This record gives sequence, structure tokens and C-alpha cells, in this order.
Amino acid sequence: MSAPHPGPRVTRRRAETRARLLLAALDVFVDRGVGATSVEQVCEAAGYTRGAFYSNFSSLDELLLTLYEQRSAAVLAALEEALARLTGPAAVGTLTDVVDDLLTAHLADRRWLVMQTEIALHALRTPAAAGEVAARRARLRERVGALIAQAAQRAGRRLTTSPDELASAALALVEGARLQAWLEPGDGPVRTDRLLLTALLEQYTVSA
Amino acid sequence: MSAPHPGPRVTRRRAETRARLLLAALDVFVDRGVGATSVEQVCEAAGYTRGAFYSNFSSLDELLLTLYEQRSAAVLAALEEALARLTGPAAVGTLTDVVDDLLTAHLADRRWLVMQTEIALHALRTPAAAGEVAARRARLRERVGALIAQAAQRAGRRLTTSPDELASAALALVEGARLQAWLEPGDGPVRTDRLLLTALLEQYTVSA
DNA sequence: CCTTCTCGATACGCTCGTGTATTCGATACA
DNA sequence: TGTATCGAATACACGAGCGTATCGAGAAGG
Repeated sequence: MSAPHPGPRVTRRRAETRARLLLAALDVFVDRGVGATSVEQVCEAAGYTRGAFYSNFSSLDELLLTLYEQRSAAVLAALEEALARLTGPAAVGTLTDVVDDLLTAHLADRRWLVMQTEIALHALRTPAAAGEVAARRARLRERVGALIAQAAQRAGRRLTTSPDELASAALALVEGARLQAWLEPGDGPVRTDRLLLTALLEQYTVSA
Repeated sequence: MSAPHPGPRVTRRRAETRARLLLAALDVFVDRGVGATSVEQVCEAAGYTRGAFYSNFSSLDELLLTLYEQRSAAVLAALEEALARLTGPAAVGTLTDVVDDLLTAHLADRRWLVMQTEIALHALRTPAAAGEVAARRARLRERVGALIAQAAQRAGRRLTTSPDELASAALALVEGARLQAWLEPGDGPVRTDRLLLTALLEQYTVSA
């Protein structure tokens, strides 16, 4: 009865504006590059003027961070879902299948690859961003580790090294192969992924 | 007796200027980002004015390309040298040693990692640059393949897949691990490299 | 309805960078 | 030493983008 309006009064329009700005920014970031992107370009792409932008974000960097948080949360959620699928009753897939599933679903997306690479560069030269990115990567790695452990157990194999170590390797591998795939068009992309993943898993598991 | 001066008359000063501009541009590119770099910033860093720049390059993109050609030629040369060392009479190193040597020598350089990533992004969004980059990567892969084949033979092992395929995998792996190492500071960087390389080589060679 | 307040649009002054045209000191060679 | 040529510096006109201050349409709430 006391505080029916804890937040600001008008919210719907504002949320819409934010969302549109974020969407548009992703577009522009991807095909112009973060460093070459101006506030104006983002606004034009979103169909707003700069007034709207500065009313919602204080800088392009802030928007970039928001974008990253949004997207990496989505990726993590997809991972959790995959994990749940493995833990569930009707689990049939092998580890390679699951990883492959994830690869096709998210990691093969060219736009996200570009964005992620941009963010990596941003982190490499911005100490503040570096912390944030490292934390999220660590969390991702941890979940991938869980996924691998779960899948291995289900496949009746025992890991000979820590899940975290394996996850770290698998991520490095997938990220490298993915970039390579887009830089050297041809029939080799998926093969590299599979070649390496197979090697990794064969090598570091034994049938329990 | 006929044409003693085929090129332009004055060369020393000009060459020096070009070199300084390239050096300075690398600095600025690395810590501002290619997209956020202006001609003026490069000139200031090099100790020249824009007049000097436009007299030597027609655009930042042209300079970027030159820089890339320079650097990737150097990397390739180092590779050839490593190959020669393996072919030579006093060869003692194993494959892992050689690869490790290369990793430490060139690939661990943070500045070059950043630059290479910038160039990858540039290639991803510039069709013209993409061709150039793809060609150089192909050449690099081919030489790494030769290196691997040579080293395997010397170690008395036979490859069970094509050198090219293995080289492709090895490069993807190393590039991924390297980026990861700088994004997630800790003790894990080199370990990931080694873990993956070992797995790869164990898996795809048999003692001949 | 009618009031209130939110939030995106507009207006403004300013800085930074661009690319070209021209100048003038430096340099190589006879 | 003289001189023709080269090449970096300077001058100039211009556009793009920034961040702030202010306004006014329109949504929310009574």
C-alpha cells in the first residue's frame, strides 16, 4: 500500500527503445567494426536520434557491455539446457553428438563469431572489460566441464584429466577451428572440429 | 650503361619514413584498435605530419595490408628456418619440441596476437582482404604440414592422416589456445597447448 | 478527461579528422 | 658547387560526430 511504483513510471516504450538500440548496434558493430562505429550510425540503424541513445546509455562502451552480457547469458542458458537433456531420462546422445549440436546451434553463427572476436579484442586492451570477460569465460568453461563429465559418464568412459582442463582445451579448439573455418572457406571447417574433438576425447578417456 | 636508375632517385630517406610509419602504425593499431585509428594518430606517433603519410600510402587500409604482408612473411621465414633445422644433419628435436619452439618464439607475442586478430576481423568483413589473408594462411598451413611430416618421419612415426589436415588442426588449436591464454590469465596457457598437441599427435601417428 | 511527468526529438557550439594543393628545405648527382 | 628533383611540411576548406541543454508530444494515473 505504500510504494506501488518502485521504479520509474513509464517503462514499456523505454524497454522497446533499448531493445531496438541493442539490436541495431549489433548490426553496425558486426559490419563496421566496434571501433569504427559511431553513436549516430547506431541511432540511424535503430530509427532514433541521439537523444534517445544518450537517454538510455551513457556511452557506446556501456551498450557493448550490455550486449555482451545479454548474448553470453543466452549461450549459457543453451548450455544448461543441453546439460539438462543429458541428465534427463531419455538421454541417448554421445558426447560428440552433444558438442556437435552446440557447435551447429550457436558457434557456427557468423555474426556472433565476429562480435565475440570484437569483444575479445576489446577485453585485450581494456582492463576493466577484461575482468568481466574472464569471469564469464570461466563460468562457461565450468559448465562445459560439467557437460563433458556428464556425457562421459553416460557413455561409460572415465576421464583421465580434470573436466575443467578438458573443457578449456575443447573451447580453445572449437574457437580456433571456427575462426579458421570462416577465414579459409572450403570443405574443411567441420572436419577440423571433429578431428580435434575426436582426438581429444579418445586420448583423455578410458572405458570405465 | 643505359639505365643505372630504374627506380626513383631518392630512396634512403623515403624508406626510412615508410619504416617509421609502419612501426608507429603497429603501435597505434594494437592499442587503439584498427577501426579507431586515425591517420593523424599514426603520424603523430611516427613523428611526421599527414603530408608524409599521404606521400607514402594512399590510405590506412593500404598501410594495414603492407604491415600484414611484412609480418606474415617474417613468420613464414621463421618456419622455413625451423624446417631447415629439422632437415639438417644435427637434428635432435622431436615434433613437440619444434612446435613448442615456434610457439614461444612468435605466437606468444601479445602484440602480434592482437594484430592478427584485428586482421582476421578485417578479412571477415572485407572481401578483398579476405582473399589475401586466405592465401597467406593456406601457404602457412602448407609449410606447417611439411614441418609436421618431416618431424614425424624423423621421430620414426607415420601419419595416419594428411599433413595438411593435421596442420590445419594444429593451427586452429594453437590459435584458439593462444587467445584463450590472454583472455583468461592464469597458469593454464601453455598447458592447454601441450595437452591438445599431445593428443593430436598421439592420435594421428603410429610408430612406423 | 485532465494533469503530470517521462523520454525521445531538436538545436547548438564545438572538436577532430580528412584529402588536396602548394611550398620549401633537403638530397643526390654531375 | 651547382642544380634538378624529391619528399615532407604547411595551408585550406570541409564534413562528421560529439555531448549538452531544452522542448514538446504523448503515455500513465487519478
